[in-house]
Amino acid sequence: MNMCSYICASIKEEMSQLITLSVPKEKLVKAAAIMKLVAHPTRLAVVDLLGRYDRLTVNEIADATGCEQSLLSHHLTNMRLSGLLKSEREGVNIFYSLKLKELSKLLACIENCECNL
Amino acid sequence: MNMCSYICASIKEEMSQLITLSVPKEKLVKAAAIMKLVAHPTRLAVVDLLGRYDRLTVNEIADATGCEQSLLSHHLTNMRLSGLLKSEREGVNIFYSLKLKELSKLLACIENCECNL
DNA sequence: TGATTATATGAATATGTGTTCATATATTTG
DNA sequence: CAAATATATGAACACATATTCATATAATCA
Repeated sequence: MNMCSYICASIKEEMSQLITLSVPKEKLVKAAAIMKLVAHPTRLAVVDLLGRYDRLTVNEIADATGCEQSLLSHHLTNMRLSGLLKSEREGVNIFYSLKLKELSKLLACIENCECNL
Repeated sequence: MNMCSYICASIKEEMSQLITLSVPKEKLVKAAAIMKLVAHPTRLAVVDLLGRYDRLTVNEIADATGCEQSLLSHHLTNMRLSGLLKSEREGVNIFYSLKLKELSKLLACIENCECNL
């Protein structure tokens, strides 16, 4: 390695150091995980509904989304276990609601972005 | 089915008709597809970088993200083929950039939501 | 032209996800 | 208590996705 290539490498290294993420990696991991959870038509629908109706029973969500009960239940269970939703029993019904209210903002945002696709 | 159950069913039906999606289903499908594409730490990083640096070579992105070249190339190719990115060769380098500028807004939005997690 | 650098591609594999189906549980009501 | 309703659960399967590795291509330069 001669002097020139040494200097060039050095410059290159400095240059590339300028290009950095604006967000720590762990945050990207977290964000990606949340997006992944929501990145499904039925689950987006759930977020949409619960963002507007505060709380709904499984049946109501099933009706509104047209999703079969068992499948919907799986979706809801996943979303609950990963902290997106919470549920409370009331008699024979179980009401679901958003644990992270911000999620509906996310939907609105995507809505927005998506217009310009 | 007696009169009462008929009336009840009817009321129930009317009630449940009030609960509807605010967005047509196809739109949810589209939105979910976009989110799915971005819902990965490396790909979020790519969106972040290209939102701020306008255009970058594969190597620059690889350095900044710490992602191995072949794997990154796969990610970039996917994102390009699905319309999120575009690429242009310039000599030995290939520059990638956001085709959907709105994507970086999406990232900001998630950032926001994510704070309150 | 041959070496080097930047990038892409394809096969193989591991792992994850969505869906279905059958069945279980909990609550209410007659 | 038996029946009906609302919801959950678990196994099985199909399918998609992420990753790795080896190799290909394309451009540049000596």
